[in-house]
Amino acid sequence: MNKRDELTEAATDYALAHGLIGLSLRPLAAELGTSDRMLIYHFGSKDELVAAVLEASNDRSKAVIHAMQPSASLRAAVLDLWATYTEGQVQRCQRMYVEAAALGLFGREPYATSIRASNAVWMAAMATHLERSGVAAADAPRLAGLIDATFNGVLLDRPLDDEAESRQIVEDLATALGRSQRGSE
Amino acid sequence: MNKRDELTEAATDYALAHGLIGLSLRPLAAELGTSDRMLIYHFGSKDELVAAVLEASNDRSKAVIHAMQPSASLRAAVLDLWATYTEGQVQRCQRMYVEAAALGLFGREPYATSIRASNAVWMAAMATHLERSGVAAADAPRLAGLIDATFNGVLLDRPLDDEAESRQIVEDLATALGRSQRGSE
DNA sequence: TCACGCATGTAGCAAGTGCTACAGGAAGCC
DNA sequence: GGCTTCCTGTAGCACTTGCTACATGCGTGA
Repeated sequence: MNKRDELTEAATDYALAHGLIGLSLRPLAAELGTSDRMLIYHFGSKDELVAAVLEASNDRSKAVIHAMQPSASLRAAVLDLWATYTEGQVQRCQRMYVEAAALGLFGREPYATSIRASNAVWMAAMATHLERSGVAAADAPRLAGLIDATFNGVLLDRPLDDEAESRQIVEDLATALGRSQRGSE
Repeated sequence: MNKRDELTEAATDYALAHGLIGLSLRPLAAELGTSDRMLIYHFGSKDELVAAVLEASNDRSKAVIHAMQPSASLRAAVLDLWATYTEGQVQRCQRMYVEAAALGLFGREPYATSIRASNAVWMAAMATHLERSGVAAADAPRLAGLIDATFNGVLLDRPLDDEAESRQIVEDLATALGRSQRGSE
């Protein structure tokens, strides 16, 4: 494995654990057993390192969602997606996505560009799962957008609470979408 | 008006325009016609300044939502709330809320505490509007939670796009909730 | 008049930031 | 052996960060 790829994976672990917003090269390098000097050497700049980390994180969560079994209904799909979303590894990735999105709110690079790419990939993965669970292909992307937005919003609003309140919101969404789908058939 | 309050309002304007994440005292002070020295003097620390700014921003958006007229239905309420949410002044406040929430994701103070307070106030204001629009008092808080989460998620995922896609998601939510409500009566 | 407290300017500190200059070790090729 | 190329350690630069020490003007009350 390429040295740069090794560093990317290790740096991704570190960023997932410590957050993206205050990320700085020296503590990161120390934990990786190297120096800021080498990180710059291998990545060219901090921005490129961050972009690589975001891509790696996105790959990880995408792999998990692709491994899901189809769900029995739209309602079940929302709940299953939420279960996946809140599973430890994926949730850490999503938390980092939220940080990157916040950093990109004012268009700052490389965050704005990275989150665009991440979002497209992630939403496509969600849409695929919805289709495999019986949702019409025409509706899947729009529904994926709604579901993803709600999930991220829940993660944002309730960072440290226990899951009960979050779960309630997701169930309300699942119920509303389930009813709405049957009502429109 | 108290000097500290004056500074708080001006600092809030600055933070709304430039973002909260990279906020630093010297550029802020320069724009305010004072010095970092004086900001620390009046607020005690940067953290207290940030807390004051977040509270001021929250007060502003709360005032706007309280001034809304009741909506004709749940569906209309969602769309009206979205219209308010995306109105320039309020959207800037929400964008800052999202930044604060991201900063608080790992429990960092003063952000974690501030966003808890902001969120409680904002959700109560949304719930009140839903009630005034005919939603049962028992359902209003839960619905407010769902709607708020979705709005924030949309803001996060689509920071720089034109509004079409965002609008689509919100309409899907409004439709689903409207149908769901009628279906459950 | 004098003293006191509030407000403010100047200068600076210690720490941390991304990044670079320079030198050298190690490995492979001629 | 010499030469090049990849990698890495040491040291440092220029800059920014939140915050502080110190002195000074100001108005007010005794």
